[in-house]
Parts: sequence; structure tokens; C-alpha cells
Amino acid sequence: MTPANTARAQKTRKRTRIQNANEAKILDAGLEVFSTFGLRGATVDQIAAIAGMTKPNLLYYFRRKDDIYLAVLQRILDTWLQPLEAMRADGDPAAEIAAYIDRKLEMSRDNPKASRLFAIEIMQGAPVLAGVLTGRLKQLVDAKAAVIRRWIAAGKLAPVDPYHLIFMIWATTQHYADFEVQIRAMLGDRFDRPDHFETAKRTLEQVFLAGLKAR
Amino acid sequence: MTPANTARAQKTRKRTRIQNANEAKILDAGLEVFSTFGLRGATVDQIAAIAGMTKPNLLYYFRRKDDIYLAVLQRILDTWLQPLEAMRADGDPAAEIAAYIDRKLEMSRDNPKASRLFAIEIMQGAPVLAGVLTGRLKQLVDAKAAVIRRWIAAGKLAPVDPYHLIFMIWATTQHYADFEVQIRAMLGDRFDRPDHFETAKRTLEQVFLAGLKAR
DNA sequence: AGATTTCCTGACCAATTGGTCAAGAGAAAG
DNA sequence: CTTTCTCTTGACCAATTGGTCAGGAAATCT
Repeated sequence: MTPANTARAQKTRKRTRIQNANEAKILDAGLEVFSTFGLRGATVDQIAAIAGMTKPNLLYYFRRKDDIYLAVLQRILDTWLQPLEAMRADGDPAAEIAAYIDRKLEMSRDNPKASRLFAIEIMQGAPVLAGVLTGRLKQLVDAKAAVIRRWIAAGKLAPVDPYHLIFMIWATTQHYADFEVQIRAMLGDRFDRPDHFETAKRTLEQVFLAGLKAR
Repeated sequence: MTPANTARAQKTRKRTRIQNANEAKILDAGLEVFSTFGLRGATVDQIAAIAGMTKPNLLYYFRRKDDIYLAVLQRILDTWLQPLEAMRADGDPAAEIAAYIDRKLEMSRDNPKASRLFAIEIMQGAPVLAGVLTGRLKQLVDAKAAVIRRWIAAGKLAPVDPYHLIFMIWATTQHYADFEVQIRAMLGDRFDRPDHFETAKRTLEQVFLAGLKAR
């Protein structure tokens, strides 16, 4: 993302401090609102209110609602892909998978809004991210699926379909962010106890690692 | 749901054929739209268009948008809870869990819109279903968690946290409905092959059953 | 058949929404 | 200190949205 693509499309002038501060506020507010209501359900007024500025002022930095949405998605895209990218072919399979689960779970805990934003975007048919899904993400998943397949061929992992295994890990880890309200309702008091996250981690690792152990 | 709570709150008059037909059309259209855009993102005009009637005509049957949303949710609530309810304490643990996975997976395949509607409702903070979550659903989950705990105590299942196990099953099975666009993008051509569903089922059962085998 | 009730529609309305604009206030550069 | 640029705002606008209403068209009942 070049610096020149926001704020009145100024011709690569120096970015001011105010600009940086306000754009950051807007992106934070945008994440907050879009991750709850999606692109269509969110209103510019609401984002402006949360960002603590008037609507025309917000629109001075991002001319259309879609621009905010896009910028929010772009800002968190790398973070989103990072855990899978970090899975190394030359590591120990069980350890790598455990580490991947941990990282994704931590992302769910530390950045649940980002997780929900991607979830809503994809559930709405990925109007903006469609290209990323079939492009960058697919390439990444294909590469990691190949890694898993090699681990299986080397007898270090039970033979499972690598794509569906990746889906399982995505699903189980993101679930804690996307369905937080439900988890909270099910766990009651236990949800706020600090060990709740550790219990989730232990359960996931246990089932996945035992389930994937080569026989 | 009593018959008298729609269509102009008529005093328990007989429901006409037209009424049944049109309300069904509206609920179908409502599911279609709400499952994609959520309560706020959906518009009455759009629902009316998909239902094949004018907006005032639709509003003759459901006076407000929220009424449609509520009715759609209520109509599919039982279906949604059914798979978990069907898990029997006196069956073989492995077989019961496998059957639960199968049923949920089939629901994802046969009724993905219902799955996405619940997902969006919960991600938006469950404004309508909050009561169901903390009431009926929690009771059901508590009961089934107790069943799983007894299976573990009897040495028939590896010791895992039953709540997180249920979350895992929910997450992995619903994932195929909620993130269908992403799955499709990752699997490419393979997605439309008829065995795709069987591969998913086999992978899930394999990981869960091996992961839960008592040691 | 006529009477009654249900169903449907075009016209309408107020509120909200995304977005514009002219002009003033504030920073910053000279 | 003045000029230039950035930032902010109130007023405004057209389109969309949720919802109403009076009256006509169809069913249904007797």
C-alpha cells in the first residue's frame, strides 16, 4: 500500500502526524464496526462516531465506505496469513502442527475482531477478498499441503487429506474468536478464568496430535 | 409458535392456503438474505424481490423486518439443535461421536444457509438468540458434556475437556457451510467432485476418533 | 348470487444513509 | 508575519430504507 492512496490522493506529499493519527483511529473504528456488521451493515456515521470525528472529517481521509473496508482488510491481511506461513517443512511434524495451532489460537485470543472481519467477509461471499483466496492464499495452502503430504509419505504422520486437515485447524482455532459469544455462554463463569485459554489449547493439541500420530 | 402471531394479528382465524404459501416464500427469501448480510445488512426490498412480491405485500404478512428475522431463526432452531440432541448416552462412544459428526456435516451440506445465519447472528453478538444460548442450548450442552465425562470416566474415551471437544466438532463441521467460498477456492475443481463430502467426513472421523481413543 | 374477508398495490412519508461542498480554523513553511 | 497548505465543520443533497395507508382485486363464505 503506497502512502499516496488515501487523503485526497495528494501527490505523494509528506504524511503529517495528524494524518497518521486520524487514519489509524479510523481503521480501528472501521475494524470494530465492520467486524460486527459487515460491509453493508456498517454505517459511516457509526465509524466516525467511534473514531471520534465528524462524518465529513472522516470522509476527508477515506472518500468512500468501501475504501475504509479495503484498508482495514489490507492492514490485517499479513497478520492473518502469518501463522500458516511460519509452518516449516524441516521441523518435526508434530511440533510444527502444535506450533501452528498455538499461533492461530493466540491470534484468536489477541485479535478476535480481525478474525471475525475475515469470517464475515468470507461468509458474505468474499466480495473483496475473492482474489486473495484464489491467489495468494491458495498458493500458500497448496504449498503447505504439499509439506504435509511429504510428512505423511515419510511415515511421520497418519495419512489424512492435508487440505481438510488445514480446514480443521482453521475452524477449531478461529471458532474461539468468531463464536466468542457462544463460547462465553457455554462456559459461563469458567470463561473468564485465566486457564480457559490453556484448556482450549491443551484439548486441541491433544486431539490433533493423537489423531495424527502415525500408526 | 402459535398461528396467530403473523398476518395482521388476526384473532386465530383459519390460516389460508395463500397465507401459508406466501409466508413460506418470505421465510425462504429471508433466510437467503439474512444468511448473507445479517439483520442490519439485509433490506426488506431485497427480501420482497426474492420472495417475488411487493414490499407492502410482504409487510402485510410480517409487519417489521425484525419479525421476519425472528421467524426465520425460529423455524430452523430445532433443526439446528437436533444433531446434538440425538447423541445417546447408552450408545458406543466412538459410534455416537462419529454419528454426531456425520449429522452435523450433513446439515452443513444440506442447509448451509441456516448454518451461516446462526453464525452471523452469533458473530453479531446474538442479539436475538442470546436467550437461547444461555438457556436451552447451554442446558443441552451441559447434559451432553456430562455424558462425555461419563464415557471418559468409564475409560472409553481419552480424557479431554468435553466442552472444548463439542466446540471442536461444531467448528469443524460448520466450517464447511460457513466458509464454503473459501473451501471452494482452496479445493478448486475438487470441490465439485461428489467425493469431496466423503473426504471431509473421513478426515474428520479419522482425526477425532483416533484423537479420542482411550489409551 | 351477494356479502364478507383476505390479499395486493401504488402512492406516500419520515428517517437514515453515503457522500458533497464552500468556507473557516489551524499548522507549518517561507 | 504572511502565505500556503492541511484539517475540520455545518449545511446540504439525492438515494435508499423501513414502514403506512386507502382503496381496489380476489377469494371465500353463506
